[in-house]
Amino acid sequence: MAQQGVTPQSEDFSRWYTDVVQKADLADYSPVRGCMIIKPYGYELWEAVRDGLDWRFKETGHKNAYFPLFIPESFLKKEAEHVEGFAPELAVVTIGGGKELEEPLVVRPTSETIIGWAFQKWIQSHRDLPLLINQWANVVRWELRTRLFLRTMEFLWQEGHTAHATHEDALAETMRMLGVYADFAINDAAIPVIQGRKSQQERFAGALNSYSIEAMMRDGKALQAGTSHDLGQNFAKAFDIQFTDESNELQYCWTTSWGVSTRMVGAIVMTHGDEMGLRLPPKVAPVQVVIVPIFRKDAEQGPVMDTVNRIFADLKAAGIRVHVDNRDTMSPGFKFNDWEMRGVPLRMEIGPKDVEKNSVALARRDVPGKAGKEFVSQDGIVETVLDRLDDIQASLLEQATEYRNSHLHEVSSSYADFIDVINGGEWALSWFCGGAACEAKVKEDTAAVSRNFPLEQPHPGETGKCIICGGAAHEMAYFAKAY
RNA sequence: CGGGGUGUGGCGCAGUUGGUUAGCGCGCUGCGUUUGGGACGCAGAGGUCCCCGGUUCGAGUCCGGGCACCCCGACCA
Repeated sequence: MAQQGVTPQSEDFSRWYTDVVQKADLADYSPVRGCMIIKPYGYELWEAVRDGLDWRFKETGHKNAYFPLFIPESFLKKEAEHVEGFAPELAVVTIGGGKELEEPLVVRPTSETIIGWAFQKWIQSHRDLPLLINQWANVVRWELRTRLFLRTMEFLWQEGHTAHATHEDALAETMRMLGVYADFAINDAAIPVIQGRKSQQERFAGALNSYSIEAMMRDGKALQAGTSHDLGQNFAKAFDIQFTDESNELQYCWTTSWGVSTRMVGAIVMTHGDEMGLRLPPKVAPVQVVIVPIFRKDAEQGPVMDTVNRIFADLKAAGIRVHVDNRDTMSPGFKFNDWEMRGVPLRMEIGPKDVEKNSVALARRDVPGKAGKEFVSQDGIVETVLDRLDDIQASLLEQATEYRNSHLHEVSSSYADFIDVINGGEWALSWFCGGAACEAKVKEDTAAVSRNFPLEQPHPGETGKCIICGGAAHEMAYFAKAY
């Protein structure tokens, strides 16, 4: 369905986001409050995320499996912190088949517990380890305040769950998967994420430590785009996941879990989008090239469409996701705007002049207006297109990196300066003791929290004074307002 | 869950001190002309005015009560 433009990003970022998501046909509201309908174009984008992650999981030795949507309520209660963390947002089924259930069933908010139960059955010896499982699933968390893709009551994600013989192995896995997420985010989604460890306050309920990749949106806010948890032996003990080691001694496993959700789609939208709408990195774009045929009268239609069809076939054969916009009720100008709003990286215009001159017009989405438009030969068009797509992919990452770098500041001068940076809508990188009281104070003063202690510390080996309490700090952390 | 706002064709809105056939723009359908940056003409279709109750000769409009959604704050991938 044709739509007019979106609210300019500069005018109202929230509305821009809502507009883009709906007008670019990514998603729609549902009759159930807080849930969403993912439309085909949005789902294709999610599929690109899914596929990009899935092969990486398999490459690192993981297998997919599927566990039940319903979890016995008692399972959730086995790990103390875990219950406490999730209790407020659980959906619970108490009636089935018209009868009250003996034990209520929780609709999974995450699957550590039921997978823990299964692992306990599957693991006996150190020879069964490591056990590397992933599942693609939907989960439900009863959220009060929702936003399409960023926070909905039901969302799609993948959750990896692994069990290891030693803490060293489990931690290595935790970090390996964080790296996989960063690799996907940077190289496929063109989002320059920061890998780091969450503070104790911000970690997953039931984890020893949580790690995240943090991304900066175009409004300066932070978005956690993926998390990886070192669960220690907490769930192993709660679910009795034990194995016999080489010396025939019974030991508890060390487990991990890690997840990326449809929130990644929101991250892509808010990292690259501009005034006119979406801008999609070629590697995840459902449509990489859109061809808009242009012809004036019937006599021109034949030759133009011959060229269009030939080039379409060539591009498609080369594995490029290409679409021909042959809607005959819309003018070319309308189509240009329409596809720009939808974020298609490269537009190809083919008209009578191009047929005559053996050329096509190429317009790249990452460079607005005429500056991004060029006329190229039809000879070697596949190579030209592949080259431009690579270039756009790199350019979007570069633009996002530049934006992010220019909106984060290392602050070690004073707490007042630190507050100024955060209230100015930017990120502060400061020495932080990690204390709960300090974290609470920042939240109180700015509504921001720590995002993570980056793995790559700016001053490795050095120590400093916590920007909040002045106490000893051996790491710096990012602070920002977040989604 | 607190504060503010909005409910009128698919979408965005107008609708006066209550007054009879509820309008406008976009979109949609048909035909024709158009087509290199958001085309145009003609002819059409499409409405329980969020719901329930009340006041009145008469309610989209006034009153009471619900419900839904949106925005801003406390909790979260």
